[in-house]
Amino acid sequence: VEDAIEELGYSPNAIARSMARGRTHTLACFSPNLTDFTFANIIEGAENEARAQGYFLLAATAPDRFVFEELIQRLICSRQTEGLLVINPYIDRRDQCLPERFPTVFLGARSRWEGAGSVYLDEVNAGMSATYHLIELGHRRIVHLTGPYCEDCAQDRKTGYLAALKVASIDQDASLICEGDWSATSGYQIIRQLLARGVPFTGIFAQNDRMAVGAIRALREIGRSIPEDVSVIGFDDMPLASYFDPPLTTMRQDTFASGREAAQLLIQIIEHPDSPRKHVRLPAELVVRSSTARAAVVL
Amino acid sequence: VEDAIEELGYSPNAIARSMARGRTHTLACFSPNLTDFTFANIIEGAENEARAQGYFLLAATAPDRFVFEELIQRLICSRQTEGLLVINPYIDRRDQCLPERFPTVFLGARSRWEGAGSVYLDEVNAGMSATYHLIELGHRRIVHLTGPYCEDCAQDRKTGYLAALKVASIDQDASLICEGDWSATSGYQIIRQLLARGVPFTGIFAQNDRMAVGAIRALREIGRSIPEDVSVIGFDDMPLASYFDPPLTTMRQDTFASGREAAQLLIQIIEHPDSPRKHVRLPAELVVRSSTARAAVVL
DNA sequence: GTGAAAGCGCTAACAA
DNA sequence: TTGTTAGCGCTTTCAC
Repeated sequence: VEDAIEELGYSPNAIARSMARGRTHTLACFSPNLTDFTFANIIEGAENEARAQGYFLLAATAPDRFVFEELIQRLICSRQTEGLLVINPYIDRRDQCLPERFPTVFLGARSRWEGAGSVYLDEVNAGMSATYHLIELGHRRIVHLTGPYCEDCAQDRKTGYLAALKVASIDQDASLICEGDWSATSGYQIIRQLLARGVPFTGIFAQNDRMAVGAIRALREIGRSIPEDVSVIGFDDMPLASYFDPPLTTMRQDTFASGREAAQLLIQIIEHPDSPRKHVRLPAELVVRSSTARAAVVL
Repeated sequence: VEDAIEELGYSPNAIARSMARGRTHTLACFSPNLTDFTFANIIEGAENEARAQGYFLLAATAPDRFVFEELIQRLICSRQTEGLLVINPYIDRRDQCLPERFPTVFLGARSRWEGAGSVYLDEVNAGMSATYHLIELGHRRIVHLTGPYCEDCAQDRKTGYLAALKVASIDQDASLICEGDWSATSGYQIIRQLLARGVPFTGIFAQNDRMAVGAIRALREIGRSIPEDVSVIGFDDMPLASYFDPPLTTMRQDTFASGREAAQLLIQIIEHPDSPRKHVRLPAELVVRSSTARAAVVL
């Protein structure tokens, strides 16, 4: 018999097996896109963990709620997939399309719903650490470049920023807090406007590295030196963050690890549906490079 | 009846349907990793096209041939998947693990096998264009930083580099051709060594942007200016290439489009098994920014 | 046209 | 232990 298997190159049909057992061993991950390093790294981490445990990962881009809903319909309701990983579940209120009682884990935001587990960064503390780093260097007028307010992490990092100011008894100034869209261009344009309006500042805390890089360009264009005139701290520690000029000080987050963690949690929920939905909070780490330095003047 | 469907929230079971019809409408994509922008963008393009045509895309990382083979076994031989996209099929001879007569499309290299279609960049011409750009600016001693020789594109770009030199009647110098591993670090170290050994050159053509960025760092460290002392051209036009200092001159490739194209081809093969295996060659485009300039001296 | 039945390739529960 | 069979939820064919 064994011989015949070899001879004929027989391999069991996975679909028939899935049908008979009612298990597909397939996970899905819905992400706003697959190219942002943060997302790609989460997905890679999740895929590695999934495969190590005998599952496959189906990655799909859900740029908006409409696509998200269609994906749910085609993948989840048709029972093609046993569990779902959702990156950034609260943008465009896509979480409301989720079916009840389906194994789900959120990434990038703490789940507000008891049915889903979640893996997320300790955003508030990260925001505080970044801001505090600047404060300790003597900066008091610190621009805060945020992501879109519809994203939880943007709100939370801002909360951390405000908390750090408060601890240091620095009055917050609404004109220093600006909403970007994560792109380098948005960082560039916002800082250009601030400069044009003559708003004084010596530090910038950008909620991601791309906006930080854009900010640096705007500063350079009018002859400001980094970090001599203005200190800039980013967020993520994206690849090549250390190869920009100057090398970027930033808050590092281990997105690969969060992907693994999330997949592990999801599989746990699938295999033991009654197990509690865990909420894993991961720390960010300050990486000091050369884009931040002691303030030359105190504004 | 329709009402009942609504009432009970019925949705047909995709697995049972797959079983009955013998079609899973699922494609797989095996990539060395999911985080390199080039790969991620291909996958995103493929996923978009696939979904537009009613298929799903299962992305998996195959860092080595062993994992690749396991993936084939679990995904292809078990008929869970109807078609396969392979990024960089010729590294570690993984192409030899491929089953015969299974719908397959290669990405990143022209297929040498009649059974598979392929979508690839016109590497030789791209290599020529990059080199020629430097030659036109008056450079004659041009360092060539290649990717690992086991990858087709590294070989082909080098062929283009040599061809351009030949056209310009510049003797090739083996000491100027160095094999890197795509990382910024490798670019940095190679240029550092060249500089330490006193090898003269005024131009660098790096086969990707990351190595170009590493090279620039090494040059800067010993006080060389870019592009005044040395011109550097990269490859890929990765995100933020224009935000490095100086903004990178590079060869742009549209990897998203190649992903779409490949998925389209693959679906064509699945739905019409007798259709010819096409081989689509895409052009690269020179993007001139500020890391290249006219040579000050001719060596 | 509409409705019943066979079968997709396995697994699991049963009987021998 | 080993061999047989019912059944997973659809699609398709065939008879009505």
